[in-house]
Amino acid sequence: MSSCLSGGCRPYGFDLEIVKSPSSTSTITTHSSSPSSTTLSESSNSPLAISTRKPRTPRKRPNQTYNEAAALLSTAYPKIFPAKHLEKNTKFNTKTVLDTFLTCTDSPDLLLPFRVFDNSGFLLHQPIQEKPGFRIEPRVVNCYENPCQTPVENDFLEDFDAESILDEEIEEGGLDSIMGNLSVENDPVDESDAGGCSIQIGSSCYGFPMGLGFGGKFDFRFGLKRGVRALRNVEEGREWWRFPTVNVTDISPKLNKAAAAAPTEKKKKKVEKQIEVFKGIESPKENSFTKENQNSIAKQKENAIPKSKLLKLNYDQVASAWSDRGSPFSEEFPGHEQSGIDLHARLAEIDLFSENGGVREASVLRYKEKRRTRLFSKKIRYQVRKVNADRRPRMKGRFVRRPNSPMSDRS
DNA sequence: GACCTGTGTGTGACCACGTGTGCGC
DNA sequence: TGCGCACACGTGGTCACACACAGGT
Repeated sequence: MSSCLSGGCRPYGFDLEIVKSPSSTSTITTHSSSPSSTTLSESSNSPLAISTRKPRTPRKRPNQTYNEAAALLSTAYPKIFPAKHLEKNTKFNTKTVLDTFLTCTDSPDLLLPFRVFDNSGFLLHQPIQEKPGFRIEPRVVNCYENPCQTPVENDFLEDFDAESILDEEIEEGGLDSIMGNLSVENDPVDESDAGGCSIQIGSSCYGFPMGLGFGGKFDFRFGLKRGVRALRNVEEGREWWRFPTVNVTDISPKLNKAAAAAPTEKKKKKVEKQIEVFKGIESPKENSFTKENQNSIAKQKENAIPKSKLLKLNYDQVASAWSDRGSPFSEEFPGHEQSGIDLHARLAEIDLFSENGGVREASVLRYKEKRRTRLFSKKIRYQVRKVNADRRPRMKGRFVRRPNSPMSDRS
């Protein structure tokens, strides 16, 4: 008998299962690594059953992948990822990795070949080091904290989807097309002050604290280029990274306070519940951001969230500052009261060549529409295979041979 | 605070077989 | 260009396991 029994001569090994007696639950198998108990239940009633089933490969545990990666990293970069962490913490520890990364200031091994600015060291010596437990979490109050963010940008940040962006880039021919016309001239920031981690879109910016955790000495901009396609227009003779940036410390909320206010793990859930309450108050349907609404919302927020738990904000002041910009939480744009306006109709209304960023608005609309309609369900590449799989007989969720299959005669 | 126990959640593995793909002739 | 061959891939439902979390002691 050949070991090549079925399935295109796959390297099957013998898996002898000798069942002593039908009543006995003990099973002698040549593959002790198989933790599955289903082989026992699927065994025939014969006292001596020979299974040609391939032994189960050791299952990867949820953290096993991370552990393997960590082991690989410790091998490749022992200076950066010392093996002691692997020995002590078999479980993947984000904090440990982050700490290790943050404390490795003298290891340029992993730094990207981006331009290094002299004053970009602040990325490393920011309060993060004082508070290693700093966690990157979705921020609810970005709009209020960072006045340079438009509502759309905050929305964009809130659900950053790299895949969609890449799709957009493919479709539109450039990453900048997502956010419209990105003019360099409108934002004359001194390049020497470009302190690194900042993402700038249009006339505003992203204070992206995420970049703060990556060792600091590289310019972290996601390849975005203002007004010019990133990495594509090198032939223009312009150095693509030479676009003005804003020091992240100027545009980010005070990380000291944020880090100090960061909840402990045990209190995380409580804070998340409070955030839910916060979101519930800020319903997306509040398009008319009138002064009355602002005041009531501010009062509700004060009542809903203990002041000691979250950042203290002067909601009245912030709301009044936003009074002429429409609702920062609205999916719609000011002037559109209806929520179900057809995208194309709205796009048609936009003057693409207006000086107020018509292209940008259209791009944002396209992006939001795409984000709204994107599918998180499983993507079927081959429909015919799905049909076949649906037709295929199963036993406890596993495919089994068809009764009339030629292979079934051998067993 | 540490420990234990029960419950809920997320995810990899498993199976057969038709289809896709690459290669040689 | 067409054909045949061998192999890899993808498909869905279920199970088993690790882990997170809550509650009690």
